[in-house]
Amino acid sequence: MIIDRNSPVPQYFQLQTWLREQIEQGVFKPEDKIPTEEELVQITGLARATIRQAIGNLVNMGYLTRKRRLGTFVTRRTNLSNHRNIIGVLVPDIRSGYTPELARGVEDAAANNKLSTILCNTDDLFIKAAFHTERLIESNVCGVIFVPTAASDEKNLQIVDKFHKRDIPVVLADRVIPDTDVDYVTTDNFNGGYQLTSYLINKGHRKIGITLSTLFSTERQRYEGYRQALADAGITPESGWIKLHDGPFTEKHYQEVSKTLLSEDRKISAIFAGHDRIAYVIYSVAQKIGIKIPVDLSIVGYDDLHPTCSHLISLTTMHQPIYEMGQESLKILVSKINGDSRGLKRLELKSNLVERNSVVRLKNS
Amino acid sequence: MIIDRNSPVPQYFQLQTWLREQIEQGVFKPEDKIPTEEELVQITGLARATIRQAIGNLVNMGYLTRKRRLGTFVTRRTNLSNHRNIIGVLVPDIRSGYTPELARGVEDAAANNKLSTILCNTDDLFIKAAFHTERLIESNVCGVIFVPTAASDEKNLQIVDKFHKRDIPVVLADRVIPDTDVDYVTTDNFNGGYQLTSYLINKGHRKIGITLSTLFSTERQRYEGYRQALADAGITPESGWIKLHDGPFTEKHYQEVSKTLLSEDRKISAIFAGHDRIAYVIYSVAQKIGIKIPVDLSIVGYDDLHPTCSHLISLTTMHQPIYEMGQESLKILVSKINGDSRGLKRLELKSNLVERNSVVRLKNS
DNA sequence: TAAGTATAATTGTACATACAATTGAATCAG
DNA sequence: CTGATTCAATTGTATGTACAATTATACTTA
Repeated sequence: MIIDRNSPVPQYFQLQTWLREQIEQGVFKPEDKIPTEEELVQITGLARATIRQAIGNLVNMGYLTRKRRLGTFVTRRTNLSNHRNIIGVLVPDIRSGYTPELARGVEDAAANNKLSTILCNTDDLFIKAAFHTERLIESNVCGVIFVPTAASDEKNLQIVDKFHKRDIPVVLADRVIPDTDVDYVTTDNFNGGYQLTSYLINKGHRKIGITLSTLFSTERQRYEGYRQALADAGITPESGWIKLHDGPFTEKHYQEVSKTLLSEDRKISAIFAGHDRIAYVIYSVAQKIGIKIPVDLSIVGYDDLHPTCSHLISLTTMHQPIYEMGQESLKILVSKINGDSRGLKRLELKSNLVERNSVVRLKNS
Repeated sequence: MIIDRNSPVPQYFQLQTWLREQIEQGVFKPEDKIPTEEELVQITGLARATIRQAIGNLVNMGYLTRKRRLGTFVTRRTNLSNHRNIIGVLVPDIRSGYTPELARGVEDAAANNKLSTILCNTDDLFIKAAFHTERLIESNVCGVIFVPTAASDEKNLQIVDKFHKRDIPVVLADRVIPDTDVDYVTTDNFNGGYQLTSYLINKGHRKIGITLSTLFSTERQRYEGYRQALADAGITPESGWIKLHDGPFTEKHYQEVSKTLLSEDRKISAIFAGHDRIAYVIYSVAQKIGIKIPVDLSIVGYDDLHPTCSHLISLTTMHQPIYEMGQESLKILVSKINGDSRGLKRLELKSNLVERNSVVRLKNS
């Protein structure tokens, strides 16, 4: 019997489900005529209105087509092009830093899952992220990968909530929003900062400068790692070594910082740059001033941007698995899109130090 | 009276039309509650089943949302995303060369036109381009910006035709497909090659090497410019100076080329690299061998990739307005989407030589 | 043969009725 | 004040009936 009248599931829905299964299993093939409404009344014992309700839904869903006088037929292609297959990717700026690598990781994994990616640049601004958020929702994306902006955690959470209200899952990439239950994929920035600093200490450096932005969870964690490593080595950092700021990355800012760090009677022998692009600026300023790296000054970066780091300036840096980060973010997103909601999905990938030629060993200082 | 019972148009449809008009004219605003089914029975005199049919259709069409016990409400956005507002962007690899800059130019201009961009990486392979083409068509994009692949013109044209068959306009960016009527935005590569070569000649260089790939229209044109400049200066290039190949860019290949060019008893005093990334490879190989740039060897590139060129290795190169190229491509695409088909739309942007510190003046050789 | 016409099958429209399920809000109990 | 319970409004499900509209097919007529 097709219909169970004692079941709590509506009878029209039982019929609808049964019909859909027949179609999907090929019992009713494309172009086939299904039983007439009157016949289905005979078969199921339901009223014709109920039959019509079931069929009407399937017509709306694209499974069936009604033809007056002729009957109801299985639609040729089960073309449900409204089936959502686009995700949004909100990144700071596709031109800079690790973003291209991240975007490519996401895109490759997305293509494997038959998803397309809409790319949006936030320039680390809340307002742009909010703008793109509206557009992505309008475009009916089925999921979002979001690199939080330079705005407050609260603001970034607003963005996430806008998607969540529409039942659009979100995965954060690289940066996280602390003390919330938003899923993310990031790397072990604290360990990375710790390792890089320890590396410099092992090379005999004790006066180690650092400069980065406090706006981003990643850089803050690297800074924490730096402090811990110094503390564990019994070194108390002087305030002059540390140049934090609460703005986004600009070349101009770090040029100023570099001049200060490199001029102040050169108290420091090494600099930990918050990320590679900062290191580049320091590098170029040092070049202009005539400070030679690594002979006169040691420097380490963070990211390992290709090909500049590896081929041109030979920077010792912390390699982040950015491409993998993109891929893993997407995998988690897909599992959420598919309704797998078993607890939080968070991932912290391992970075590894790449030793090149920007750090010199100091003689026992 | 809302319903005309003598009209041949079904009464549920009259009600449906009336409700839709109220919504579209803002009488019922988003989030508003419309009259309950019972109230509509009173208002219209129709049976509740008929009311439900009208409402049910509007729910299916996205205008209304039913909430049990609460009533029926106007959907937040009357947008069913059938209005196509997504374009596709087919680029070689978002990670490399000028691609990020191009993508950003497209994206910014697209956002201004309320369009979203789906990004696809072809890796310069026809097969990947074809794969993404199918997906973009499925995603119902309303236009495409396409950087032709390393495949033959014929193959690239196949890609374009696939879109054109679906009435999806295409604009080529950077590279062109010669002898066809596909619109494009590119730069004056011939002039650029001519200028760069002339620049080297003016600096006293006569034995000028060149290496690039012949797969791409841009690089071929630069090569033509190079030959013309040499010819105009009365210089006949020797075969040993010229290292063309018909494969895509790989570091490995150009490392080999560099070794050859830099070893062969150093016949040449300057190298014209087909683009900046090639210049980087030559740079790094030269560094390893101990050849100093520009003292021992002059080198020019093409693209002016930021920030490496400008800050780190100080490469004299041809600056291409890549960002603008992205923007202009999109503008043309938009005009085509809007049905403006007044003739061909082609644009050749001007490049300009950026003189830095990778070329030395030779004493009268 | 060609054009018009009747027929019957099937979906389309319309109405009246009844009870179920859900849930915001009011009420009550502790 | 908090938590449980009840109430009532509204949509959801289901049935039975009736007639309309459409149209492939067969039949009729000029």
